[in-house]
Amino acid sequence: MADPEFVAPRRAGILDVAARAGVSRQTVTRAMNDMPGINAATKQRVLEAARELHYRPSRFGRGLVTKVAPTLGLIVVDLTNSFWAELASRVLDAATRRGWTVLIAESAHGGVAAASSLVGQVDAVFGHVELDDSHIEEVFGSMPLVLFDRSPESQSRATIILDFGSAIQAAIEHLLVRGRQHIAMLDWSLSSRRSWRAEQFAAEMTSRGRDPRVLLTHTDADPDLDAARGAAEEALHLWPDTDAIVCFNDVVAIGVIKQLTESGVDVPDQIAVVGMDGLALGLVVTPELTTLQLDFQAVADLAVDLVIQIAEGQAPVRGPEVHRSVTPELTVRRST
Amino acid sequence: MADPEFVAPRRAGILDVAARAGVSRQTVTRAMNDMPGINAATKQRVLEAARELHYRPSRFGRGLVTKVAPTLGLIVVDLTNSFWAELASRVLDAATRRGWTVLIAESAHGGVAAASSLVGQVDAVFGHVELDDSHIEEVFGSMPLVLFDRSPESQSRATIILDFGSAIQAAIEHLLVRGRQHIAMLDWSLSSRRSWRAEQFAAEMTSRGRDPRVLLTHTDADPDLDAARGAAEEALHLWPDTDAIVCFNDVVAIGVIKQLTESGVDVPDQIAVVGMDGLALGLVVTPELTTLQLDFQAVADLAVDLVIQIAEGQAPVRGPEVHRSVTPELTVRRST
DNA sequence: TTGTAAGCGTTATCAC
DNA sequence: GTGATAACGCTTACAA
Repeated sequence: MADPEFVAPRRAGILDVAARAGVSRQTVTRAMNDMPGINAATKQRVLEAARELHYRPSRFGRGLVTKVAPTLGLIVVDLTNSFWAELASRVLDAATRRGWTVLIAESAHGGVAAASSLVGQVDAVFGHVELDDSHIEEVFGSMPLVLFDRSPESQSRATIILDFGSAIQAAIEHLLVRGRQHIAMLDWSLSSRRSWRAEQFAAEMTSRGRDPRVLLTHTDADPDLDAARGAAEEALHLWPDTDAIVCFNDVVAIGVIKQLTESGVDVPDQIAVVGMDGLALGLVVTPELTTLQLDFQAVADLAVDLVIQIAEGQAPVRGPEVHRSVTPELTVRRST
Repeated sequence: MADPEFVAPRRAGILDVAARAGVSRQTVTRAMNDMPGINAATKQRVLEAARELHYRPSRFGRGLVTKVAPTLGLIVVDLTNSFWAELASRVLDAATRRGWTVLIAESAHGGVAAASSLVGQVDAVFGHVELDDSHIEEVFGSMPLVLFDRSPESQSRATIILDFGSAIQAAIEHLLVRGRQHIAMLDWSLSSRRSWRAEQFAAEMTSRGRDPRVLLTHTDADPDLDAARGAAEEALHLWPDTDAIVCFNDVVAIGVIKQLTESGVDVPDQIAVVGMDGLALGLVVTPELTTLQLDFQAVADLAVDLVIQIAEGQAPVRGPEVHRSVTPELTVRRST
């Protein structure tokens, strides 16, 4: 048990290196940081001692005394989903340009634990948080926080709002003008409630005196291709005269196009398909996807600016001043 | 100039809060961290003082005295590219499961600067580094580092090698068996040299006594759909009798399929198409893509395990012991 | 060229 | 319930 080989597994510190090299710790610093004013031979000796001891400077000790880039925590659901990947890419870019670094957590894998592990590692947080307001306060406390795409009801904390309302109106108008008679929406939700997007769709349809057909699929994960194909089948069974389908997002839309095409239904001749989000994915499929294009760059810039302002105390943590709205626009391509 | 309002913009520290609340700094700690043994009224007073001063504990000071999760730096080229997004997702997952957090940098946006900014913020690095060996030493110094997908020549630092050799052989075999006569490869490279993948293709074709047709496109960014379409056109112009195309990766393959389909060439009847990497994207297109499937999960697990071992001094920083090879496998779908 | 001293902001220990 | 003191590991003065 008292094996002399098993001494303190504590990581070597600057003092250990100094002792081993027979110099002061200041000399070690000079050697490690390529600073001037050190004898080449001494430097070599120190570097060797450091290597032998597996010494690496502690980033905390160092961060305490030098100015280092602040860190933004970004919470996405799943990088495998193009939506989150595109958002993350833009946020990374926006943050980097402002001299911030980015720590990413995926809630799909880590869940709430992933989100809370960010706290204490970062200086501010932006992203998608599934918790309700009281839990948010509990987890994030005084952490500067900007929420992404929360329903406009909970407007306490700073939020980036995706306002699809006008784009949805434009899409419906576009479909009706081109003679589509029976428009259905394939909705998706992690809760059992309709999404905000579907609410907007239904409201607009109703206000035009049309039947607001909404098929809600409720799963515990983001929609994938196969699930979307099933939903498409179900919708056509429910409403066989459907000649246009508006989808919760682009991934669903692509699944729908695939299902229809393979069933021998022509898109767009027999059924038009509209997606939402404007992922690059929409250009991959045939026919290319008509979609409600979200400006990811704008979202990222807005969010990063906002969260930095809050972190620097130049903007309040909550209140209407810290709510930003982004408005997607209808982009017409071949699927309608 | 001497505006009295512009006092030290220095962030408030725990001592400032303590002074303002009229308590010791230890009491502030107790209040901030929800620790027991503090009067409820005192706690409120402290919390209020903290809020007024915009006080937030320094993560460095805290990291110095508490055990916090170590951080892995991940360098990807571009999260907008599904390849890197899928890899990042797996690495995030693998690292999180091992109690590490992940800091991501995109070299497409930040360049080398992005990579070097990681140093000093993290405890180890994994990812794609474009630099040559000597520059790597310069930038990363003693940082534990695992490189991703470097050509097997530079085997100094720890590396995850993607060995497409056998899968490429299998793909060629598969195409020939099905009667394809003239197989061409669309290669891609950021340097002016053929990729390692193309080398393998050419070698295998030559060893079978076939003409090794390789069209190299050289750009300064990852291939995108449009560029791939152009390359496809060029290849058919060069070798009109081509009846099978092997692509540098799935993105190129998808661009090729799109180009062929819109030109009225049937895939796979007239021309078969094979991709590499095995992205989820391959299931989106019609026909679904035959590809050389890389196991991203395995790559991530291998890489994270390896880099952690190195960081903990249980594996050497360089040498053949720290080279891991991953072998993709041919997945046949409808495009061949 | 090298060493000494001070301080960065926090939490843990132990006394009150 | 509260406060003093001692670390934590490092860098930046400044002195030798």
